[in-house]
Amino acid sequence: MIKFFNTLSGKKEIFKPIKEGNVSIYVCGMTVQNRPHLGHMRAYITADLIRRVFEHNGYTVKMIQNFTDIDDKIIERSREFGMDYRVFGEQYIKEYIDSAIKMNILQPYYYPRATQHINEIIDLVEKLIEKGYAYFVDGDVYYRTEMFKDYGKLSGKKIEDLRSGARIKINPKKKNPLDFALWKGAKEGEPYWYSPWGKGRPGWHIECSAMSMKYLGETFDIHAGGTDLIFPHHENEIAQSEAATGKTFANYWIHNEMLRIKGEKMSKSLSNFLAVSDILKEVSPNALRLYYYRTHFRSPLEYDENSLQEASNSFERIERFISKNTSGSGLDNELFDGLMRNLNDNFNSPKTLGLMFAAIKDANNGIREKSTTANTVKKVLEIIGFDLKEEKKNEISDKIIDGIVAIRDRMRAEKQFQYADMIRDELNKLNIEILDSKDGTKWKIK
RNA sequence: GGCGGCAUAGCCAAACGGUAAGGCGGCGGUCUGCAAAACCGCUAUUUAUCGGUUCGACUCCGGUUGCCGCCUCCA
Repeated sequence: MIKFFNTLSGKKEIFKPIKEGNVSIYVCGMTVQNRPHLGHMRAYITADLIRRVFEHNGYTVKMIQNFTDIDDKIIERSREFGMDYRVFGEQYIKEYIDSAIKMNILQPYYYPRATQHINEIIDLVEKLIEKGYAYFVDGDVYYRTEMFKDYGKLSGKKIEDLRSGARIKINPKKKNPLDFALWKGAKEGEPYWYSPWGKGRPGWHIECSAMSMKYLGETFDIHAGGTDLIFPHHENEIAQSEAATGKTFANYWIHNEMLRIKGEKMSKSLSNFLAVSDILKEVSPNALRLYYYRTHFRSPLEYDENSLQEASNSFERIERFISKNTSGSGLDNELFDGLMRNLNDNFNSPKTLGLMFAAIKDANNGIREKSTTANTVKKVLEIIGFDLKEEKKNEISDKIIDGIVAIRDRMRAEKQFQYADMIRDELNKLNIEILDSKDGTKWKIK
């Protein structure tokens, strides 16, 4: 049984799939107008965790994650760089996928792109016009928000409240300031596609409706993304999709909270972001994943420089415990079930990690059996996306180092500490760390 | 101005009606030729604040203060 918080109801609910044993998930992907940053990665790690928990529970997961590769800002920024908007967006798509693979994120069933679904988008807009939910004005097509009686059901907003909000800019083409563009006529020099309304491009929101329904059906199980998308993006997706089909769009909505930096949301527009691919040069993918998992996805996560290092230290502790104690294949089933139960309950990764560390301490104290604990911890970590494969070793250089270490041990035995320490220092310069202990000397690459 | 969320030790962070997990850091210790690493122990009489409900509240209700998100492109 999996339960989690559904934004639509505002409550934790027990998940019931549309089709037994299957779950369809649409993850709102990036608008590729800038580099993928730590905030984006939080959303996709959250989605990856959710997907992995479902898979572990025996579900067949069909996950779709889009790239929105056409919008006003992409056009604007690609011009600034003097690049074709396609080439411009492509670099960020590549950067995202590279980082996702490094992060051991399971790849979605498909990564659809807005520009490859223009026909589906046009069909959807036409359907909305036919039904009277959309109107054409001077090259643009707008959605008539007041016609959709459930408008605001996801975000908890009321049309009257929104209207009084001082921040809505007046666009004279709109019949109501809350109406939003489904299709935008192209201005001189902008990219365009032919449509019944002339040359233009899709508005923001419509691409997600078109792509999710194409691959997952008119009603699907879960729609995920960041809280910043709840309004207007997801609200508008619901309005468009449900107006067009007369059916519920997504049964469950999962939103991750924002990553903050210095008390503000990390975002492209505030240009206070740290690119994921840069961070991955500093810390390992496992450490970064642990960093995210330490905080529940529904809580804001405040970034500071120390916290990544903390996560890294913390992960090393687990790693050491595992590499020292894993043996055989026996599991501690009670521990395993306890850890997984917390993941099935709103994907509570911090609680799971806490229990894991407590178990490690118990094992070190002899209260709990070491090898089954280590095997269990390792198994759970792998289920939730950590990559614990042994590093490939270079046999010859390993043997050389082993030989040098053996010579040093001999010198220590003969109390020639001066030379033994010299060897330790020299190896240290090569980033090889000597670990003396009762059970003999070990070494590792720092 | 409207809507929503959050406030737990030096820092990060669980628990959400049954008497405060865990991590990082710090301090003390075991081990060691020394050091490092590792491991162990200690580190919140108390959950922003005031009041209420209850046998019992970090957990529920109301007020106050502070912070954040959305209402404009955003994961």
